[in-house]
Amino acid sequence: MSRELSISELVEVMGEFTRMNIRLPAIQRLSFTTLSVLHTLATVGPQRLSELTASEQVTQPAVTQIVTKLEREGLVERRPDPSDGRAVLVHITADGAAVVRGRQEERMVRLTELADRLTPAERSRIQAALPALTRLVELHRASGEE
Amino acid sequence: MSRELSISELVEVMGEFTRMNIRLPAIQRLSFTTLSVLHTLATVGPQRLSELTASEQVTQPAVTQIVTKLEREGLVERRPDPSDGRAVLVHITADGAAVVRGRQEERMVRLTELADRLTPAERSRIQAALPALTRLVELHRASGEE
DNA sequence: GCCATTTATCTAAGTTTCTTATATAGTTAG
DNA sequence: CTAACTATATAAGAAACTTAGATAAATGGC
Repeated sequence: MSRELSISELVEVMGEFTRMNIRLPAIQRLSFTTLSVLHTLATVGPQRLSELTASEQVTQPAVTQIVTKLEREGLVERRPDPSDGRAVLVHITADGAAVVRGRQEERMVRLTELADRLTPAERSRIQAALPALTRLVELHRASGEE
Repeated sequence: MSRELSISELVEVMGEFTRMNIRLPAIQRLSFTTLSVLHTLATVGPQRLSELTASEQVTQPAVTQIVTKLEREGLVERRPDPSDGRAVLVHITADGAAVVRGRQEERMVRLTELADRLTPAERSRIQAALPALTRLVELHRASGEE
């Protein structure tokens, strides 16, 4: 029943974090979805277009366009899938990985400034909750796959 | 120095939450920004277009278009600002508020399912971190205002 | 009190980022 | 080996932005 946890408060905070995060990509000249594709490739490795279509929840032609754009900018590469002649494996390049790292660092700088203004007790409580929050995200991903 | 808190882990989790949240608005026929405007009006009350422009971080003409669209659908109303003849105050309607509530509830249902699969200890730790996370969001908003 | 400047919003036109519909080519099953 | 399916691409149009510029109300010297 989730009695120990106020879901409405969690939804509220998650929503605010989303709104806080969503406007940062504008700094780079890449859209949210484009950056999300890049992030996926950086963290889970080379993917087919069809896999990206599923995980990013946009249409397949949209992914084709995003990958084409990223390829023009040298951030990803299309390589044939040796196991399937129809398929394409999208690989992130060194430049692409650098973009992802750069964004992650921007956010860390920003969040560090903010976290420094919390009390030590507040920081500890967030730290203590991180494994559980990570599990929550994993449960979400797992349930979205099948 | 935020020594008690791993910022990189927090950035990671926040990013995943963002990706998890961002694809839900697709259910409704309203874009992320449009829903964000509606959410702002629901939580902070009537706002000028210029105030919305600042908080949503899109250009002013974009806000004009969003408000026009929301007005056509009966989710907000434009009213003159009694204190300034140039300005417009955007008010959310009952229908608009219902859309915001509906989305909030969708997310609660979804998150409740996921949270039920955590252990009681995990739920407690998230609960214990909520005030600190809320403070973090408030610090962010405060620093973005001046 | 009047004019120049600033502020709040709107309009127009173009760009980016998606969508739906359809084509093409490789794979698989009977 | 062909019919059905799957993976990606292409084309055309819709949606959600952008920049540039117009309009109208407010403000601040003078």
